[in-house]
Amino acid sequence: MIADVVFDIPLARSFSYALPDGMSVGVGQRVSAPLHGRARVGMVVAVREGEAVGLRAVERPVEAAPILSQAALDIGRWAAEESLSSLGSTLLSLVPPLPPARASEPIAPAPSLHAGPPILPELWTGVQRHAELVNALRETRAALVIAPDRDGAARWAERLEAARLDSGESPSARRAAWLAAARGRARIVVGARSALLVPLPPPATLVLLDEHDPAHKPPGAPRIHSRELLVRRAAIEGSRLLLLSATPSAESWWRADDHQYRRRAHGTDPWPEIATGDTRGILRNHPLTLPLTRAIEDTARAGGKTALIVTRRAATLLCLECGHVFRCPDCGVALPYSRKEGLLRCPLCARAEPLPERCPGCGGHRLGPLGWDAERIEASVRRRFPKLTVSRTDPRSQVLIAPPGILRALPPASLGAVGIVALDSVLGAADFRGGERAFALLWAAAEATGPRGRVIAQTLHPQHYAIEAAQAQSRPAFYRQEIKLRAELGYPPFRRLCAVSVRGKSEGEARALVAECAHAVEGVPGLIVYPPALRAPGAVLARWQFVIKGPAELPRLLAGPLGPFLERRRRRAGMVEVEMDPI
DNA sequence: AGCACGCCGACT
DNA sequence: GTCGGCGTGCTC
Repeated sequence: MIADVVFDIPLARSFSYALPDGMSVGVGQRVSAPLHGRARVGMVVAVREGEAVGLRAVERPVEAAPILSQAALDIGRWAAEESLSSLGSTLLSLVPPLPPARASEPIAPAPSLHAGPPILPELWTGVQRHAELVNALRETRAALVIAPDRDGAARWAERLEAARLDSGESPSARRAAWLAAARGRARIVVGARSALLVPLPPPATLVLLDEHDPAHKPPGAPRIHSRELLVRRAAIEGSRLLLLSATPSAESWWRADDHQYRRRAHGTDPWPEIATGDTRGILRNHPLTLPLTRAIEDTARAGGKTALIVTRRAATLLCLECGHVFRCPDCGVALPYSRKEGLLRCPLCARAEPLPERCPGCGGHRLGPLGWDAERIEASVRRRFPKLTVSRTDPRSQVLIAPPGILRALPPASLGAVGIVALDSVLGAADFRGGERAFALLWAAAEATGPRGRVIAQTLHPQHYAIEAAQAQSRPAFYRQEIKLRAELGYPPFRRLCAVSVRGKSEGEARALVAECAHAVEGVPGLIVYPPALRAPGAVLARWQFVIKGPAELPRLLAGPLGPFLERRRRRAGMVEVEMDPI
């Protein structure tokens, strides 16, 4: 017998080994086998009859039974193709930690392939969505809940009294939870991305929490959005899939419009007032506008807490007189600017312009970034409110300065006020998701304050459609506008993007290699290949990048031309990285 | 002649 | 990704 094994290496192909007499391994089982003269752990993807002439032998199985089903392997193969990654690196990032050597674990029954009739995924919004989820999971026989991060997994494991599969748990506990789920002994398991393929007895319910969260597609393997993998898994297994989000991604909202998902709104949230604070000419000297200052005072007087939400440093160029944002005329994205480089450079196309002296809108010449980080804000707030307790870490303080994630971690309606210090740093982010992120942040702030609280968004764009839709508590108003813009500019869900970046020891080397990559895809019909641009100028490692826009079958179109560059990264003193559907 | 380094192919 | 072969070129 011959076993075909894939390893965590950037090679598409599998390696064939002889199975010694008496050794029985199955598809979806990890084995140790010699590669390059050394024993390495890989995953069996096929077992077949055949003369094992000239093949080396599998050394040993590293676990007693398969941990992935044939269906899971098929999903892994699909995910690898979708993301232009190797099957081995994809699969081996979607399995539990290795057992300690010579451990004798109870043998889990080999998970089997189950197929039921396909059910439409459900997109759950509304303030009661979490309570409804707890209800729905009471009935279910087997459920997998995927959180965007470890903190979320920890909160939900506690709330659902479920076992954890994510890296916040010890390796042995993760393995135990995996095996228990496979044997139908753990009714509900909670994890992050590494748990996406855990076997479950049918009929299973799959849940994705905070569907819109970019943490569902972090850098690194598996290079696929958790949502896309679960949609695929649910379709193959016939599982019910619940996508939860107060503010879904525009992609998912559009799919619901398109009847690919079923939309369910669980409750209408009682809504707070969402006010704006005009930062024109203010943020240079103070981080807080008058409305936000008043909200802190009033809230403290009433015995409540205020959270000041700090997003990352603003890195786009704004006119401080009229609020004009410098955007690329071709791509529509706000332009990040580097004082050091002295240029406005579009991250998508290569368009670069010198820093303008004046605002083309109002002729004003007070241009600059808005950069208030958490430390500066804390110091400034302490000066302004010496009698209040102010902290970046202690949730009991009267003024809490924290990143947006804090809104999820606090109980709903637990805050008297939420101030978003610089909504423009979200709106003007150098990608096409600025509107979506701003809307999500405003909505999360409104949910965290509850109907009697106040949300103050500091911005130069009080009339932005994301703000007006949040004020009106209208998801349809936001998505109508957002989806229209995506269609006009050719962004997801209407077109797909792929980012190719090359890091090299010198700028010249990286440039030459990135040009080769771009040249390789230029002949493919139906694609827009943007010219390569230098990212992170002046960094130790030069990084050139270009973006490809294309149709739904983009990964299939790119596999041929880009394949050779992916298999031979370190050659030519450059590392080629390909990111499908970058977030 | 002897050795260090880096490029490049190969890995079952 | 990682290893080792082997060519180049430097040093003793």
